[in-house]
Amino acid sequence: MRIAKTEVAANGNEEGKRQRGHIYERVLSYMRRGLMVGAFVPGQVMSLRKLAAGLGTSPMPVREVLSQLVAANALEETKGGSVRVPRLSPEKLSDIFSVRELLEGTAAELAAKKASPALLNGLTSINKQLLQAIAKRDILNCLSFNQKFHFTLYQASESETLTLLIESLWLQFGPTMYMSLLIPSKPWSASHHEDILAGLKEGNSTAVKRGTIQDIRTTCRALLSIAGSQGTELPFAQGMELQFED
Amino acid sequence: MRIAKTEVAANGNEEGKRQRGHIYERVLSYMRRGLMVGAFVPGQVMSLRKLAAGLGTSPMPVREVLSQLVAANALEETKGGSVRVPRLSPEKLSDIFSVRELLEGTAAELAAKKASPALLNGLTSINKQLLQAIAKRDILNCLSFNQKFHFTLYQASESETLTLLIESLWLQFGPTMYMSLLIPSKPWSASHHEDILAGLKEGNSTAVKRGTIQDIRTTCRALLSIAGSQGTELPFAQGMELQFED
DNA sequence: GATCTCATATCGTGATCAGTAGTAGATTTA
DNA sequence: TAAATCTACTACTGATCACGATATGAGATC
Repeated sequence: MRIAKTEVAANGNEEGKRQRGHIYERVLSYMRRGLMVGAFVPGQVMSLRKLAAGLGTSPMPVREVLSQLVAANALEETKGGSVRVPRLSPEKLSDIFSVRELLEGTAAELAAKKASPALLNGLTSINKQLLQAIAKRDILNCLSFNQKFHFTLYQASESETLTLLIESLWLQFGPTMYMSLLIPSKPWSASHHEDILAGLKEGNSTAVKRGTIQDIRTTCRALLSIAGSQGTELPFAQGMELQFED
Repeated sequence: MRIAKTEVAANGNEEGKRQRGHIYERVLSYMRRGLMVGAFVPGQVMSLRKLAAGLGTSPMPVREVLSQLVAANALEETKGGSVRVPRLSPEKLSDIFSVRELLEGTAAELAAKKASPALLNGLTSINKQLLQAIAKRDILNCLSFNQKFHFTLYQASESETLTLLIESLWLQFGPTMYMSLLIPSKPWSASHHEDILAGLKEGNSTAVKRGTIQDIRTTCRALLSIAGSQGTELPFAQGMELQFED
């Protein structure tokens, strides 16, 4: 059995450990990245064999990866047994984001209590890159740096359990998050990140927690306003296609 | 891909849905139950093929199940690629139980706010059965009813996300929990369950939360005292054997 | 023209097979 | 006698195969 490192925070650095399950690792990394980056859109049905063909391997490693992503609620199964990216209902979205506030608020607070100058510098740097990405309307880098900002903070909490659970949540709303950034009427900002940085600088862990929760709440509202306006589904369900579809 | 319902709370009722992945379901159910019920002890290495042979199937379905359990941190891989039940260090145990307090405390509080008479009756009944099991020193039923008590409460929170995350935590400390009950010097009580029931009756959600956290904390102390006394490992590591080992 | 039915293509599941790496035990040597 | 090395076994990984179920499309019928 190979390690199924939940490296949501990794932006593509799946280097190293190319010993045993390298095909498995490659497929998992590809799928994770695809989910976080919008290659797979909510509602899209994926075929085991086509995915395998597109990745140039046999269906076997793909089977295991998909199976795990289903178990992690990052994908769901259709009646026939194929998998598809879930379309999150507003209720489910609210539920997930409520738990996000709980977990990430706590992780941020813990991190603030253990904060080091290095952490503050790192986060400041990441946030600068994030702001540049926003200015350029570079969706992929927005997502990537935002993710990096949050998880760098959370990892400073030194609670592996907390971080892993948070990662599993991000995997669930990742595709929906991407879709929301496609809506031009909803400009994206990282305003609460400034609050977090300020709180860290002052050593005010409560402020860091509050800033984190506000950031999550803002994101949640953005996603809900989109989901709500279209009924229970998100738009663009049929817009993009998987690169190796048919 | 088949549903990998994280039914920790299920005590064996894997009936229904016998359509497609019935072998897979059976293996998953067996493994889950085995982890929760002490059939697999921390540190024990398990062979894919022997498990398959013991279950009377090919290694294929077992492979997927083990792969998922590794991904869920319920099992860990050895250098050779086999899987083994993790030996939780005191630090890891503390980490898990801290998150337990956070998640289960919140779930209990939410549940208390939505409490119905039916819930109170159900929990009272379950607790009665639990007390009987304790009186009889019936470890399996102790675990089973305790689990049922907690998850019945948490499910009343109506937060699916919260409940699923809690289940994933229980799966991690399940085997260690079982080992702790084998220590005769540590008698088990469900005293805090009374506090929870009292809080529910009064509609005092804060008391319910507090009782839940106390219950978790008590369990954590019991586990830690055992883990600590033996260094970083738990006793009984080689005591019990898997029924189909060799 | 719409709907129902049937045939075919496709998909997932589980079994088997070839390939490779790791481990343990035995043998040989210092 | 002890340590190092070599060999043989056993483990997982990934590919291919066979089977049963499903969905889709065309064709016939109402």
